Amino acid sequence: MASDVRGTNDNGARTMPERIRCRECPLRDCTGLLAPDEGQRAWIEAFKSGEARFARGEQVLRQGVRATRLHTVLEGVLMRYRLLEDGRRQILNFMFPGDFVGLQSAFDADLSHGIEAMTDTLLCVFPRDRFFELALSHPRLSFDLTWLAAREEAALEEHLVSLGQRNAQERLAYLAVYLVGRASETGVARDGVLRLTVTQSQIADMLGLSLVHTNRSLQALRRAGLVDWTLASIAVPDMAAARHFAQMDGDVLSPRPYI
Amino acid sequence: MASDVRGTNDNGARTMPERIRCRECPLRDCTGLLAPDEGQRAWIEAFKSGEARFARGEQVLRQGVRATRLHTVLEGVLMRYRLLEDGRRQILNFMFPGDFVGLQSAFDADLSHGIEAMTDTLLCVFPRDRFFELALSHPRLSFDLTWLAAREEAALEEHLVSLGQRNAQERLAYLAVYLVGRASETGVARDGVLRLTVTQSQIADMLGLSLVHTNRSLQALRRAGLVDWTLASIAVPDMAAARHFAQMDGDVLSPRPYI
DNA sequence: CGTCTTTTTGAACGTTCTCAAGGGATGTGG
DNA sequence: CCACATCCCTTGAGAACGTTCAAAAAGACG
Repeated sequence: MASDVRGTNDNGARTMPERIRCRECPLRDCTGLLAPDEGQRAWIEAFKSGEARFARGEQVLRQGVRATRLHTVLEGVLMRYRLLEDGRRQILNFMFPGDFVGLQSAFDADLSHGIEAMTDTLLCVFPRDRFFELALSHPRLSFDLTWLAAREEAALEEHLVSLGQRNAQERLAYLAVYLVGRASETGVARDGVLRLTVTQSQIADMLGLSLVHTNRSLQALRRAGLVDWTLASIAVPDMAAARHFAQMDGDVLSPRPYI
Repeated sequence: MASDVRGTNDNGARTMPERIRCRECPLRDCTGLLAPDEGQRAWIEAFKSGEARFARGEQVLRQGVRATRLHTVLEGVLMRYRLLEDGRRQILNFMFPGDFVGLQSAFDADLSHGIEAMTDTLLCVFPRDRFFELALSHPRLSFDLTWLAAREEAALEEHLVSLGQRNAQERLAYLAVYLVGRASETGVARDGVLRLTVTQSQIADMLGLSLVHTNRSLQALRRAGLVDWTLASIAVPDMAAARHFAQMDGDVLSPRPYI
């Protein structure tokens, strides 16, 4: 069931020998994304240092180390998480194609969170030490980065509302709607169905619930016909109903720029 | 007790007739902040449209409306919150001097959150419609804005960890440490004591707890000697102990730029 | 086919919530 | 100056939601 997204690669990050030209970027004609113009593209291409592939389950960046690379997601889905000393894990957010990974690592000494690939993933790689240069020489790209940061902020706020104010079932419905919505922007999901392998343990760690309670609440949502979430896919048959159940207000999405 | 921070102003936002020159900005020699250089200051001064004062409890920006102004906090403390349709409220974060308020409103159609003054407050006002111009013509300022956005993101992530993984007492200890820490950066707090009026109801709405449980947990922390939080002040006698209790890892603060 | 991962179920326990009521401080108007 | 209103904190008690421990069933993978 889950094998469709599970990779067969051996371990470790690999910078690919070949190099995708930005004009052939897989993101270029994604409806939810706003492609850079000709001139920007040239500069991005110069900034880019290559690509990297990761298999499902691999660590892209490890919490606590200093990152030397920044990334844009070209294909696949990743998650950012934070570990506490006693082993508790909080999943902070999920990253989809077009997302810029590592804005914080561009500034911070070392990473306060780790990043793990949830599917086989293709990333565009930029050298961290040229980020400053990019931002200062290309105001428009810097502006877009700020835009993306503001969006990420908005998403985190929404998660915060979930954990603070919503009960288990509402949180699950919220997360399902969020994930299917984000995936739809980039064509990864269709008709309210997202084929993505997420374990209930991961869901629990995102929503601050125990595994057992996550399981029971998921069953309740399934019986209610609101969300059908299995290991390999997330289905939200009636988006409006699910949104209403989770008390989600209008959250209209505008096309995201990317770098 | 609480009167020291309660304002006597009449209601509503007021753009002041007088205008603080940026070289006399109250933020300019704040140790936790990184003042802009000469050239930047001139541009910021041109960008600035005036100041505004708000009294404790006043709404600076209302959720759901389109904002026309951006702000930098010059004096005082504010909070950002999000209301659900059924009246539940989630406080998202607190803003201290130097913070840029309204990055999201620079992009979004209308505000997904409201902003309320927690003390009498002095804000620097910028016109929203010139933000684009600022960002594009001054890469360095735009870069600083991105930096601030990354920091805000990091703070929200930490809050998320709290709500997801920490129990009531840990959350309270975390929040106390966070607030005292943030206030110390800008000289608002000293010796682990912050004079700031926060009701237990506000604490509850920030931490996703009921008012009653917040009260009881606060008493437990007081008895344990970890945090002494009253209506008018927050005291953390032993920062290291409180941080350890709340499972907070090293979170070194670097000076923040501001605009 | 055997092993590993993930989901499912049962049952007891605990944290946190809700409802309800009382108490203290502060402010206002008669 | 007192009566009253308001706001915030405090306390009690029962109920609900969610957790933990334990074990078994189901599914995925080689």
